[in-house]
Amino acid sequence: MKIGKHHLSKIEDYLWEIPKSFHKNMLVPARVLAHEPILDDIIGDRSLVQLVNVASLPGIQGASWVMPDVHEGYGFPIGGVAATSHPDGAISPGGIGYDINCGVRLLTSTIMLEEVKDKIEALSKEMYAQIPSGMGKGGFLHLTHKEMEDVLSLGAKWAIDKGYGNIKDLAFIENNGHLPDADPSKVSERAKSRGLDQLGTIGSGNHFVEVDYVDEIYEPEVAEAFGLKKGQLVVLIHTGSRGLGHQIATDHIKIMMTAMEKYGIRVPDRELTCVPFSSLEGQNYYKAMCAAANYAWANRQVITWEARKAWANIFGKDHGQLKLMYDVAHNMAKLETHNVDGKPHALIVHRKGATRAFGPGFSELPESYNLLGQPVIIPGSMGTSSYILIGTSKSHDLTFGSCCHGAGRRLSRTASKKQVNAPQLKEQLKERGIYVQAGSFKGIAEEAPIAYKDVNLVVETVSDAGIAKKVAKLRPVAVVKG
DNA sequence: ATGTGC
Repeated sequence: MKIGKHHLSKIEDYLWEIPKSFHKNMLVPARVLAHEPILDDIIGDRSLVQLVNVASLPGIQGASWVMPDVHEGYGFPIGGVAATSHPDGAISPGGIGYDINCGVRLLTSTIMLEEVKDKIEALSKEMYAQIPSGMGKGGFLHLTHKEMEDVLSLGAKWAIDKGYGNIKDLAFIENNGHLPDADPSKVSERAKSRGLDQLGTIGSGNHFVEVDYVDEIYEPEVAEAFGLKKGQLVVLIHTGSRGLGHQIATDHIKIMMTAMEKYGIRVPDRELTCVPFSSLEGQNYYKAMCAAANYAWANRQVITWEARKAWANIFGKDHGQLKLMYDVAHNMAKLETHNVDGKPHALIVHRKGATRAFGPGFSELPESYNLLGQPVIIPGSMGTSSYILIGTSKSHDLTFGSCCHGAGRRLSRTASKKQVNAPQLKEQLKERGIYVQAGSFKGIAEEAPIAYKDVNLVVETVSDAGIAKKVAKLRPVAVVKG
């Protein structure tokens, strides 16, 4: 199957549809949120074919969606949202991603860039020294088996109980950094052992810890509630559940590949492997997925502690702790209720490279954000802008309360490596006042700005679609990568 | 994304 622009019918400037009639397997239409220039980036890879494949997922409701940062992934596109009927619709690991609960958190500081410009290079080195990074790398923690069980059950709270953070941090994490449905007994010994030494580490690929300054404010009242001021330094942390989550995905994908048949499920691509959520295999995966999510939140919490330590080492303790603004997951399935055909419907919302973007009035949000909406954090590529947005009520009507998660790749890792001279890029960024500390030039080449879509256009799309509003724009000054 | 592949 090949899908071109002519298969897409334009509904709005920012919304395109492939109707259900396009293919007999489709149970719902396929929808693309993107301003026209972005479509050219999207059509080059398999993401639209994958989007159409997802429309055949058993129990899928409403539409198969992709956000403007879409690109191809394992089975499902990255940047996709698929909501299936709870409890008998499908749960599919490919709709969540190998890096379960990959996500981003933002910390705000009390320091203005202008005050400390001459200390940024030292800060970047100190961050790199304090925060372990790189493929397969471990950190300073070496969990016992009992501690692993507790991390998987308790999430971010485990880290805070151990002294890696403040109890007040918890309110500013999606789900308070804890999914109670986690069951460590559904996580293989192999997955657990891969996770023992990796808590508090960022890994490689697009994962990073970055220092940014607030470059622009679009919504002053919201920015104030979020603790954002023009010129202020903030810290962005992007990572997930490391080898543990990857192993959980691998284990359960393998189980589902054989289990699928007994439930009479056929999918157009074996990578869409899935089982009914209510089945034994579905429940086992879901409980293991929740455990991986808890591990990822504990991971971002320990990294926060490391970042705070580096901060204090450079700026002194009188600058206080970096404050957690919010932590959002962008690789996860969540049990949520949304309207389908005008009626509330219990759903399993798969978000893969898509961020929850709830509007105002959700009791789970921190009290100070409750009347406003949920913060949405959109990291750009290395050396470009990142954005802080806020979710809206319209996201519930349109995309099951979801938004994009980043700029989105436009070149494969290999294509990017061919085009980019990494040492030169590192120097160019330094000349622009962006200090990159990376474990490998390969990582820099794969993550070069040219490998990504224009984040401004991506954000413009979701903002014009009305599923999130721009609050602030950030620009990087220091980047730590694997 | 990932001790880059069964």
